[in-house]
Amino acid sequence: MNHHSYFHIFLGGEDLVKKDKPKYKQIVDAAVIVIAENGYHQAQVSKIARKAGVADGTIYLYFKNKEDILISVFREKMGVFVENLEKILSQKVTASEKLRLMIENHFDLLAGDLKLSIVTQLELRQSNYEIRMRINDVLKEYLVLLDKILITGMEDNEFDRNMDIRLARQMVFGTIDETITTWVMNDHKYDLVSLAPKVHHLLMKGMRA
Amino acid sequence: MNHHSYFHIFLGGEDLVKKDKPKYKQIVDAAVIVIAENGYHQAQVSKIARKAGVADGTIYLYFKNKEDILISVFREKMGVFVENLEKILSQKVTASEKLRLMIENHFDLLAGDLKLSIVTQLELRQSNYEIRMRINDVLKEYLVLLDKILITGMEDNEFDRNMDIRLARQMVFGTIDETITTWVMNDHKYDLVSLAPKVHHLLMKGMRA
Amino acid sequence: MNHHSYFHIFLGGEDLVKKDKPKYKQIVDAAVIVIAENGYHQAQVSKIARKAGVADGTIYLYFKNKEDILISVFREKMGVFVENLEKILSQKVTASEKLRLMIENHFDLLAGDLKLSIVTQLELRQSNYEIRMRINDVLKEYLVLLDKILITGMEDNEFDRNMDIRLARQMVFGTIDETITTWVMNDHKYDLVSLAPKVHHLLMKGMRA
Amino acid sequence: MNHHSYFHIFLGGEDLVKKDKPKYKQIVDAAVIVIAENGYHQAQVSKIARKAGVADGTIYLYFKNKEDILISVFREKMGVFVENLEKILSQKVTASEKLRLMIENHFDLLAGDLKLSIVTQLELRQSNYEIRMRINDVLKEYLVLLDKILITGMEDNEFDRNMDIRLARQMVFGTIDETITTWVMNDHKYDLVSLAPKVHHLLMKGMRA
DNA sequence: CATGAATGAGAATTCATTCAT
DNA sequence: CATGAATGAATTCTCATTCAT
Repeated sequence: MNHHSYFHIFLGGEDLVKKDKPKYKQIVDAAVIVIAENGYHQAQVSKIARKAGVADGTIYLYFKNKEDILISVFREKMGVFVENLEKILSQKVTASEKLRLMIENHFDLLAGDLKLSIVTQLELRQSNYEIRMRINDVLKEYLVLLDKILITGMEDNEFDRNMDIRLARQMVFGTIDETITTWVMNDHKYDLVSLAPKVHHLLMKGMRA
Repeated sequence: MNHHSYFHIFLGGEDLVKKDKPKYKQIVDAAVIVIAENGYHQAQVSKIARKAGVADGTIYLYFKNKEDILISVFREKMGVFVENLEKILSQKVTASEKLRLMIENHFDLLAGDLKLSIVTQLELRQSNYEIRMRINDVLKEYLVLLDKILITGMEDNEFDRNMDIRLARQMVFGTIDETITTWVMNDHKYDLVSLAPKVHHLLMKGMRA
Repeated sequence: MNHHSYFHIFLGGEDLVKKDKPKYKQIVDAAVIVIAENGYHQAQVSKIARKAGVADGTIYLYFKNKEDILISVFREKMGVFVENLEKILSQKVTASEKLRLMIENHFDLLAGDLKLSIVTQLELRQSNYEIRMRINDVLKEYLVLLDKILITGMEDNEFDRNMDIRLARQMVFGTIDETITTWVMNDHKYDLVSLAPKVHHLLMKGMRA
Repeated sequence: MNHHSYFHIFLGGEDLVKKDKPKYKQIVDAAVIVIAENGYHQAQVSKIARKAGVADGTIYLYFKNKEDILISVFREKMGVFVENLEKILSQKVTASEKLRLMIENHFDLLAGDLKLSIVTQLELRQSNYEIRMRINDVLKEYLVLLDKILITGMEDNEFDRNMDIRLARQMVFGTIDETITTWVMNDHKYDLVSLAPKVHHLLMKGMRA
C-alpha cells in the first residue's frame, strides 16, 4: 500500500473540492481545510462556506448545525479507516500481519492528508463534550475491529491468551494515537509511515504469546 | 537534557511568591472544581472567582489571564506527579520496578482526585492550540523522567537495547493515558489502580530485552 | 364616502383572475391554518406552501410576497363580514336591529372558525406597521358600513343625535373587538354568540336617544 | 389634573434620560424612544444601548434578554397608570366621577408621552405571543381596578345592577383603547384629552342604572 | 490588595425570495 | 405553470478583561 496515492486524492487542489462532488462532500472537505488552516475555534461557518464555494445558508441544507459538520467530518474521514480495516480483516493472514497492516493503513491515511491529521489529532479534540462523545461513537466502530484482530490472535495462540483485551486495545490504540500526535506536534517533520514496523514490533513484543 | 532546568522554570520568579499566598492556591483549586463540574467551556472566570471566594478582578492580581489559570492548574497538579516520579527515580530498584511505581503513582494520584482526572483527561484537552502547547511543555518534564527510566533500563539490559526510545516512550505514555481516559469516560466505574500491574506487565513484555 | 370604491380596489385587476383559481384559495386557507397552529412568527412561507400542497416558488406565482399573503388572508376573510353586513344594511329593520344583526354576524363568523379568530385577534396583530396599516384599510370598509347604521339611527331618532359619530363607532367596534379578543385569550372556553344580546343591550343603552 | 405636568416629566429631553437615573431606568426610557422612532422590529438592542448611553453588554446586567426589556417597558410605564388609578379609587367621589378621572388619567398620560402612546398602542402589539401574554398579566392589574369602580357603582346603584361586569369592563376598556389607537393612527392630529368627557358620557349612558 | 460594574468584539442561524430547469 | 435548491443579509448575547474606587 502506497500512501502517496492517498495524498493525491486528498490534496488534489481546491478545484477538486469544488467540482463534480455533491455539495455535502464539498462542504466536509472544505471544513477539513479550514479547520486545519485556521484552528478549531477560528473555523467559522462562513469561512467553511466560502472555501466550499457555497453560500452560508447552503450549509444548513446539508447539515443541521455547525456541530453536525464537525461530526460529519470525523465520520466521513474515519469511514475510510474503517473500510480499509475491514478489508484487512478479511485477508487470510496472521493476526500479527493484520495488526501490521492496520498500523500501516492508519499511518498511511494520515500521512497522506496532513491537514486531516491536524484536524483529528489536535483541532477536533478542542470540541465540546457533546461532540467528543459523538466522535467517540464513531471511533468505537474502529476499536471493535481492532478487538477482532486481538481476539483472533489470542485464539490462534499468536497473542498471549491471558492478555486483558481492553488493556491490550488501549495499548495498541494509545501507542498509535500518541505516535501520530507527537508526529503532528513536531510539524510532520519526520516520516511517520516508516515508524510503522517499529511500532508493530514493539506492540507485538508486548502481546506475543 | 537536565530536568532541573524545567523545574526552575516552573517555580522561578513571582510564581513562587504567589504560591505561598493562600489565594493563589484557592483559585487554582477552585478552577479544578469549576472545570470538572461545568466543563471547560462553561468554566467562566466569574464562576472560578465565586468558587474561590474572591472578586473577579482579584483573579487578575494572581494570574495574567484566563489562559494563565488553566496552565497553572496543570502545572500545579502535574508538579506532584513530577515530584513523586523524581523520588521513584532516586530509589535503588530496577528500571522495571521504577516503571511499575510510575504507573502506580500516576493511577493513584488521579484515582484519588476524580475531578482532577476529568480536568486533565477530558476538559483541558478542549483548550486551544496555544494552551495545549504550553501544557505540553509542562508534560515534557514528566516525559524526560520517563525517558530516564527507559535509558537506565536499556543500559542495564533490562530493556531491549535496540528499542527506539521515542516510540517506547509513546507506547508507555500512550498506554497509560489511554487507559486513564477510558476509565474517566466510563465514569470511573471500575478500579483504575488495580489495572496497574497488568499495564506494567504488558508494557514490560513489549520492552524487555 | 362610498364603500363600493373599496370593494373595487379589493377585487379589481389580477386578483380577480387568481381568485377563480383553486390554488389562490388553497394558499390563503393554508395560511390561516398555519398561522393559527404555529403563530405569526412561526408561519414561514415554506410551511404555508407545504400545507397548501404546492412548492415554495409557486406561492410567488399567486402572491407578490409574504406580506401579500397576509393581507390577502385578511381581505378574503373580512370580505364575508362585509358582504353579510351589506345584506343586513339592506334589510328593512330599525338601526338598533341592524346593530344587533351586525354583532351577531361578527360573533357567528368567528365562533364558526376558531382558527380564523386566533389569526385575526391575536396573530395578525403581530405583523409590522406596514401590514397593519393595509389591514386597517380593509377594516375601514367595514367601519364605513357601521357608520351608516349609526347615521341612519341618528336620522331616525333611534340614536342620540348629539352623539360623536367617531366616538360611537370606536365604542361599538372597540367593545366588539375587546369582547372577542378576551374570548380568544380565554381559549374560546365560553360561548361567544350568546353574549351578543348583552353586548347589543349595553351599546344601545349608550347610544339611545 | 393637568396633563402638561406629565409632559415635562416624560419629554424632558435626552439629557434627562442619561443623568441622575439608575441605569435600569435609563435603558427603559431609551427603549421607549428607540421603539417609537424605529418601530418594534427595528429596535435592536444595540440601538437601545446607544440611546441609553451604555455598552451593549451593560443591557444584560439589568435585563435577562431583549424580551425582558420590552416587558419592563410596559410594566414600568403601566405602573404609573396603576398608581394613579389607585389614588383615584381612594378618593371620596362617585363611581361615575372615578370613571371620568380614570379616562382622563389614561388619556393624559398618553397624550403627555406621544412616543409611549405609539409604543403601547402600535409597536408593542407586534411582539410575540409570549411577550403579549406577559404584558397582559400587567394589564390585568389595571383591569382589576377598573372592575372595582364598576362594582362600587353597581353597589351604589349608580350603574345598572344587572350589568355583566365582564362585558362592561370590555366596553369601557375597549372604547378607551380603540379611541387612543385611532388617535395614534391619525398621527395625534387632534386633541385626545378633550375627548374624555364625551367618552365618559357615552360609557355612562351605557352603564347607568 | 480587593472589588465588581462596565465594556464591546464576535458568530451561528433563519427564511423570504429567486431562477434555472 | 410549477418546482425547490440556493442564496445571503442581519442580530442577539457572552464573557474575558479593565479600572475607578
